[in-house]
Amino acid sequence: MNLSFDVEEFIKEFENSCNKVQRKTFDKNQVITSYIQKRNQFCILISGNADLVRYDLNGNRTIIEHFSNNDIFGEVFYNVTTNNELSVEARSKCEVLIYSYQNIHYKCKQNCKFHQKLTECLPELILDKVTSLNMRVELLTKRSTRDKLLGYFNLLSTRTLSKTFKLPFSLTDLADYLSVDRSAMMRELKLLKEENFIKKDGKMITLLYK
Amino acid sequence: MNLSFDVEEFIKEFENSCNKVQRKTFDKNQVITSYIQKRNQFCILISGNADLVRYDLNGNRTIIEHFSNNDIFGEVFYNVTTNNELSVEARSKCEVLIYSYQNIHYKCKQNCKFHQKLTECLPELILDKVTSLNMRVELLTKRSTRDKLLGYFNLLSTRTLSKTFKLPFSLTDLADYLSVDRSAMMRELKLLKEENFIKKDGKMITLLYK
DNA sequence: GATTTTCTGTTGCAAAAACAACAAAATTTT
DNA sequence: AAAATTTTGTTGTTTTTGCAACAGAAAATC
Repeated sequence: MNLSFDVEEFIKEFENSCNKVQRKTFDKNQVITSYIQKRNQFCILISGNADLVRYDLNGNRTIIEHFSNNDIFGEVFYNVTTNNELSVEARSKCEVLIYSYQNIHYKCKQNCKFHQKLTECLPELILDKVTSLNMRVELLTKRSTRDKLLGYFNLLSTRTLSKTFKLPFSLTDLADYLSVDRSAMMRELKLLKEENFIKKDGKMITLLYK
Repeated sequence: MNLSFDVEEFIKEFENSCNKVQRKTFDKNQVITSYIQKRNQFCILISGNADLVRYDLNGNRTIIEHFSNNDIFGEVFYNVTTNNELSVEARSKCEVLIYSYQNIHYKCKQNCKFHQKLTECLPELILDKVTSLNMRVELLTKRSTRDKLLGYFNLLSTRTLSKTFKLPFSLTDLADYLSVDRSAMMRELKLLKEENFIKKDGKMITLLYK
């Protein structure tokens, strides 16, 4: 995502002057935050990869969203009504900025540039999130596992401007992301290979159609 | 959705002074807009009901989103990459405000209150959209038709603060919204009734558990 | 660099969902 | 108020997906 601000510059700025923001580091597999809809937490992922996951009563894990550089997340985007716990888990070492959403609108004591800039960029950041969620809905509403796979591959192909691209997930995680059973997905992948829709070498996928 | 502005007041205002906004009325079943990612259209539904729908190559119709009063929509929220056409169809008579997203940020000649207020409310409006999209993803990632139905019923129950509520859809549309086959959904509804999870009378549903 | 853990690939079988088709009910149009 | 259209409810059959289980490959940990 091409943000119109330089996060590094921000960090230098706020560490000296801003009292409204926390900067935290998380190790791989640590839980960054759980959504409990009390704190109105709003976060920006500065580096690393993380997933918003849900475990349901049947033991299914679902990757609701996948976050990378400059993605935003937090319970402020959720009306938590479900019984299932939602939590954001670090997939690699992560650096995260954590705010309270309310505080974003109030200037901090020092009226730091960090806050000014953030207020300015916020609509754009949130708009990006809407776009990416719409894409997610588009994908999840596909009726078959095959259509979900091809839809996702198309997305990656469009993003990378190439017929060949690398999956940002393990296949296990991909199944949890597309919300399908892993073995069924593997079967479908095999068929897609056999029918010459795709070529697959590890996590490298090549689209062979159109 | 509880907006912090009064749309009626706005309309009076802008009709006299604002040259950046179009106000249009649509009859039932008319196409309000199609997403073609050229015009950066941004719309607010003032009255009526409308759906964002997709028709895929297999003839399946999917209701991607359902809009009612004060909901926002438009191609600006989409990176249209799919082959499938997306269009917003009026379910009843609709009044719609149509902008170009860029124009929202520039003050119009008269610097009308309308634009001022909109700029002010925009982050809140978009945030609402994120929340509702997250709910949608939550629903669509449920693995079974039963869980989707119960998840959706829970949502409506929470919204109306009541165990009894009216479906805002026909059952045909509900199936398209949950992205499942209608007859399979009907079968599941029947089972839910037989197993005393719900009571159903036309579009009125009552939850019998918890 | 050996060991443990996770991931990939596969399969038979069970369960769920989709497809297809139709009649009855309800709604809309004329 | 009659006719046409859409929606609801139902069911048999086919297809797809999920479940369970396991072996080999790869990756992570010690």
